[in-house]
Amino acid sequence: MRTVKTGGSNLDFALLGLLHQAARSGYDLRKAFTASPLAHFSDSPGAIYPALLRLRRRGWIEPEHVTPAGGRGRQPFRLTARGRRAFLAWLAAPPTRDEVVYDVDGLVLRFAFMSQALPVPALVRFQRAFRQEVQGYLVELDRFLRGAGGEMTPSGRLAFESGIEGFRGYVRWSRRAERRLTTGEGRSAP
Amino acid sequence: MRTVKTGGSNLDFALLGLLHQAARSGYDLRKAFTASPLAHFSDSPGAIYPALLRLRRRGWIEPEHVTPAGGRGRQPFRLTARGRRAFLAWLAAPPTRDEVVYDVDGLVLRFAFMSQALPVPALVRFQRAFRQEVQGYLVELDRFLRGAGGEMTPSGRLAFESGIEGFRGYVRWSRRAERRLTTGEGRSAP
DNA sequence: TAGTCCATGTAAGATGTTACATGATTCA
DNA sequence: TGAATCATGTAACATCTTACATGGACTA
Repeated sequence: MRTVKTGGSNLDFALLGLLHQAARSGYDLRKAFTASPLAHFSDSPGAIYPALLRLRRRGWIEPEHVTPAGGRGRQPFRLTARGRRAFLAWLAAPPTRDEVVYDVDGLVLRFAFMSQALPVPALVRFQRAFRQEVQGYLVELDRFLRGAGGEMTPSGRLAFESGIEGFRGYVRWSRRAERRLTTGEGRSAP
Repeated sequence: MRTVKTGGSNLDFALLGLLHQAARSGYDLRKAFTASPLAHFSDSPGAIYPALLRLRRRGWIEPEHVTPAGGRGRQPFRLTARGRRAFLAWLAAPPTRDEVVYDVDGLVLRFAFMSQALPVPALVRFQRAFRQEVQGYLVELDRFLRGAGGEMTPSGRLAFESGIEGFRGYVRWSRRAERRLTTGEGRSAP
């Protein structure tokens, strides 16, 4: 797993992001994951409960109520002050080239949670920096294609082009996102 | 890691794919990875050498020459007959919904290696099945958007749209791929 | 009270990351 | 011969997967 060192996996921050909205139990979180594209970042109990344990040990989340003695029932968690800080620090981190190359999904996840905690200008800044990095990487990819493109098999070349197209798509998306953020604000897709 | 049970990780098959072209040493493989988008599937010695060991233990690859006694030098590997069979089985596996959802990159990797081992009609079949699954998943995603789209924050919605756009991009790519495979055959991008 | 679902967890295994170790080769 | 770099690996650690375990609550 390409963990772009932020002090936690994408799953960790996805959980943090949901808990930032409202206190929830592990079961609730799991359901929220399963029923949404967040499932992409894992939705098995064997991943979520250990992740919650990690977050507790780090002091980023805590049980909402005093633990009911030898209780085994539903146990909602909420962010601690430190957890909130960690979440905000993650949100505010500028996108890097490494993240673009190895973990775009993580970047999109980050952006997904921004509206709940950061003002619009911060989101716009994110999109501009993101686009910058993606475009820089596209230059690399184009250079590679000009260099080694001749030796590729037909399907190899097509696969490579799929990657390029994907990143071009991110550039278009980013432009559209910035436009929507700065104008209509909450408008839906064209 | 979402390993869509095929009996090996994407890294394993990426290595197998390169060795299918020609015998190479771990060092060569690593260089090939580092210098290409295959790096996406990892390029650290700590991943590649253990992976080669696994492939050896499975009887999928073997040293090209008799091991030079207590040798520590360059050691090229080549596919065994079983390794070739495993590689072909992987290549020929039809794309599943699960792979589309959790491991598109693996599917593109698979397609990338197809030209070296399968005839064009097989590639066309792959693209059709792939498109079918992607379109099916797009229906799910659209349904989700209509259902939960109202409660999303602006950036949450944008992030979700990014996912949808990505898959639409795969559909377009797949159409173009099929066209190029069935007509011009080796033509470059428009 | 028996069965079913809710809810939390654990155990074993696979794979990847970072960082370091080590032996051979080459070249100044 | 000393330094760089080639080439292979290992150790410690983190995270995820699958599969199973467990206990409480609700309902027939």
